[in-house]
Amino acid sequence: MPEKNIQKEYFNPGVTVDIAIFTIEDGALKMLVVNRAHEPFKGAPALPGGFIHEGETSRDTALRVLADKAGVSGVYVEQLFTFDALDRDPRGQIMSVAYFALVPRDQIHIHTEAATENPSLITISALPKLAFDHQSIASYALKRVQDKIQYTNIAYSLLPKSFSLSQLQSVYETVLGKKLDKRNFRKKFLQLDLIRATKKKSSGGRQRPALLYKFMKTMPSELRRFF
Amino acid sequence: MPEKNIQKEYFNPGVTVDIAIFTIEDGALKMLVVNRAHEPFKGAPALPGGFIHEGETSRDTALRVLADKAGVSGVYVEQLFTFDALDRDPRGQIMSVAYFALVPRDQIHIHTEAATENPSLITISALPKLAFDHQSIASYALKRVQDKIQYTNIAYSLLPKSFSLSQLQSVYETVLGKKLDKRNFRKKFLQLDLIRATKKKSSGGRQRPALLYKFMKTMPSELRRFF
DNA sequence: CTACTTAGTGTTCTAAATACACTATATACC
DNA sequence: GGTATATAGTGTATTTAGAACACTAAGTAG
Repeated sequence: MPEKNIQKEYFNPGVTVDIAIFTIEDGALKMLVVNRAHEPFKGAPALPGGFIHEGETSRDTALRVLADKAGVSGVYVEQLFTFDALDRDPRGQIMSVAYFALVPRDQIHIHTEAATENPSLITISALPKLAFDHQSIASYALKRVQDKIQYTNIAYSLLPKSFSLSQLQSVYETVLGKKLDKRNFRKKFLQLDLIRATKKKSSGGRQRPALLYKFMKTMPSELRRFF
Repeated sequence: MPEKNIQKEYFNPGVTVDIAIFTIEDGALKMLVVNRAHEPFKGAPALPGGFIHEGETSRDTALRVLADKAGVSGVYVEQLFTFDALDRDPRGQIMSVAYFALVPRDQIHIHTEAATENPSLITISALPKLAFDHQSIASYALKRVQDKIQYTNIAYSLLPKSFSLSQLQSVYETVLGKKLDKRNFRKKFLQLDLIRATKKKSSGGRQRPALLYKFMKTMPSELRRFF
């Protein structure tokens, strides 16, 4: 049994990280997709990703990709699953530690240095076929987000610091892909004791201003299932 | 960008698989623990595991370890999480794709070839400190099992093909670590339409025989939360 | 035939989920 | 200034699910 340089004495698969970056824009749930600049699948749409570097955890890699491709940091990032079917990458045995991220639309800034890959936001329901097994990663990620928004407070990561109850409900409706009853939503959410009313009201609209609320904790916390 | 032999052109971390193997024995939830035959952590208790081989998925590795160390196949196995803290292995940057398995006690056969590692079943509540970050893996696995038994049918994987409702309830109580009400348990479980009564009754005890039931599906299936 | 052990069975109460429609308050426009 | 319009905000009744709770039934052992 080896003590050092384990990677020279054993077979080591390649390890990449791919990340499904979700945001909400124009009332639709969207995912950030890039066009591959190189073979394999050159030109095809794919999830942003990259190889793990020495001295980097997979989460570090995910954060690096998030900064490079979406120009964003400090957002919600969670490990999803490790995909390692033997035929998933034509270059050989390369596994992908998949992550997903939730980002408010106004925090996404597509840098010029990423321009060759032309990152763009695509509505979930209009996703094209993606390179590798990224199709599976994307649907697994969607399912995870839909599950977790129902028993955690992660909705905070798709909203500005203060928001109206209507905005909050809209996040749920967009992620879950279904309409919810306004009165029941408010009743249920308020009794969870997750958000607190501020003293401000929305302004600028041409309708009645809404009371603004804030999440008390903007860290992930688990609850009983609530939707 | 490379086309072939990606693992020679990039840094690749080492990749191992570790597996938390659960079973129920004497009314207690137990986990299979080995004593490490080699450095690092020689002699220390650890989860069974091993490096991924060429041409093997992480699941293949998990199944191989399960066969080698527990002498078992065809049981419930699920990927848990990928642990890759940079300091988790003193040999260098080596990640672990963690799995867990659920096995009926009578299917576990500790082979002589595994004898040097002296595999043994340890009650969850009496687990010693484990090598590497296996402590974290073990508690994460326990939490996952406790969660999933509440909204899936995985209990089938800890029971013989036919079983009494009392045995079934005992599995839930053992995994969750708490007593459940007999009448409420039966009412709730039967209306889930997951199990069907057979025409047989238990025998051999010195008490009233129990009707035996079978799971209709012995494949994982997800349900609404039910406990 | 009696003691013992586990199997099996219903009802009541409480809490949560669902269905459902109108009034309030701002801006925009005439 | 008054009216149209758009979104905010609010309560009750019904249904469904969860929780609490105690006795009778059917075997074996002695």
